[in-house]
Amino acid sequence: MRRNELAEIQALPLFSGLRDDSFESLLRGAYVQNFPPQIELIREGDPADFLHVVVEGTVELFASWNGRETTMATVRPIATFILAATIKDGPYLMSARTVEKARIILLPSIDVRNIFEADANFAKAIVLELSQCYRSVIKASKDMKLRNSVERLANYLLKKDIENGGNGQFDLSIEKRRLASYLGMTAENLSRAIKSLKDYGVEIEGSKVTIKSAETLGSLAKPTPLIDDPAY
Amino acid sequence: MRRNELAEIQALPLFSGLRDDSFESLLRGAYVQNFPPQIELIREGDPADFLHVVVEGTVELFASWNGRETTMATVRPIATFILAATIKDGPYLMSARTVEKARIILLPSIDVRNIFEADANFAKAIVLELSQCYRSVIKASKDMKLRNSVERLANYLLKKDIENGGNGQFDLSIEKRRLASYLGMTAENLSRAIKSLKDYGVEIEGSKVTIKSAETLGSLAKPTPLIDDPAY
DNA sequence: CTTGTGCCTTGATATTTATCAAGAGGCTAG
DNA sequence: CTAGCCTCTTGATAAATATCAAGGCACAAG
Repeated sequence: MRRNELAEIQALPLFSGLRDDSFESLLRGAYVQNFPPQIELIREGDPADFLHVVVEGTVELFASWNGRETTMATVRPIATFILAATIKDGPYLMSARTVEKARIILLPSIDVRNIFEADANFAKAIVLELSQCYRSVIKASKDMKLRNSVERLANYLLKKDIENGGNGQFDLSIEKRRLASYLGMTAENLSRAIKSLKDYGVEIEGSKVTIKSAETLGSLAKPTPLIDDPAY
Repeated sequence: MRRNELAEIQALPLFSGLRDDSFESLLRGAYVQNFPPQIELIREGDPADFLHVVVEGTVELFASWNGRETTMATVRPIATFILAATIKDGPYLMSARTVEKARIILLPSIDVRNIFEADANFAKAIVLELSQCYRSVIKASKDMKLRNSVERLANYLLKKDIENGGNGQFDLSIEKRRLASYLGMTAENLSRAIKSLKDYGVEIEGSKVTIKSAETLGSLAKPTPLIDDPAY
């Protein structure tokens, strides 16, 4: 593991409160791996042997049923997945694959659980992390049940715009078919949804997004922190 | 608070590991309230002042946006809601109302957070509870994104059948319009979905459900523990 | 008993979303 | 440079789902 990676991991809220000896013993069993694109890292249903930390590249979490597949989330550095399965010692509920080549740190689940038992600080940090994760999924669920596909896209774009400085210009940084799946629609439907947002001042050329007026788009999107603010 | 209620609460996995002094100080600020049906208990966006414990009756969690509303969950005794907001000291992401008259214990969030800080056992129990909640919502999200409305209904019925002993006979125990909302469809659509399940041996008269052959229904529903097993 | 009231169902129709098929454009290996 | 591959788009059509309107049924209040 590289030194700066070590520092970055330790800086994560999840790990920053750990006792020194806890962090050390967590790292003792850890190892780093580099993966090419399109590699399946974990498969839903498998036992959660490792807590994964993405330190470079992009990982997609997805789920399958009856021949269908849907993107659940995209994980970018520095972030972990999937904590809940590790803690519960349960099977993964989602599969994961690399999108771009990725560098990932693997922390044996058994170590994570042991330190969770032994270090109250870690337990507290996990509580906060899980609360955050839980609330994110609730928000995603509300998004899916309360909005149609154009509204979901509109709110997605507004959120990404804010993430990128809010100047109305940013890069999509995700393939459209993956975005479509994430937003719960087909690629064809996303194409048409994008076209229909032209009336609201949205221009998407390739991966370059331009929002002429966040206010105009907002009149359609009607964003609310109770669905769209990741920090809420 | 009644004595048997006290015992039931203490028996919850969330509270059973607490130190005696922690449990005592948690109860010190607690109070019980009885609510008539159709009372709004909490409103999404409000600060999470209390952790709620349902000891009697039924509570519906729901969310609203832009004049639309959707049922997120139904809470029955003995169970808590909403833990994550309490811990994070964040706003509620869902509203709650009584369906039948309900008896609810209110634990001030500040006390919950204080004890969470002071009692490592409580922190651990919260981690397990939140993991469970998180995974439940992930499963609900997969259900919603991967299945159409008839498939969701079919799997819902199979799950409820198992909950009720798996003999193919049980009571719906939820109004159909509420069930429709929970399953992410309109009441009209649910009516038609029920009719279409007749071909698979499902009879619903009023609230009485009969599944002639779980296997036949399963051939449509294709249940998987990775979506449909609450314990997974 | 009867008269609401609320829930559920049904039919007709509209809207949303998916599917299928084809073609445009860009990227890359050879 | 070019062939092949992949993604994205577009059009046509089908399927799924929602909306609107009306009526039936059960239950509760008077």
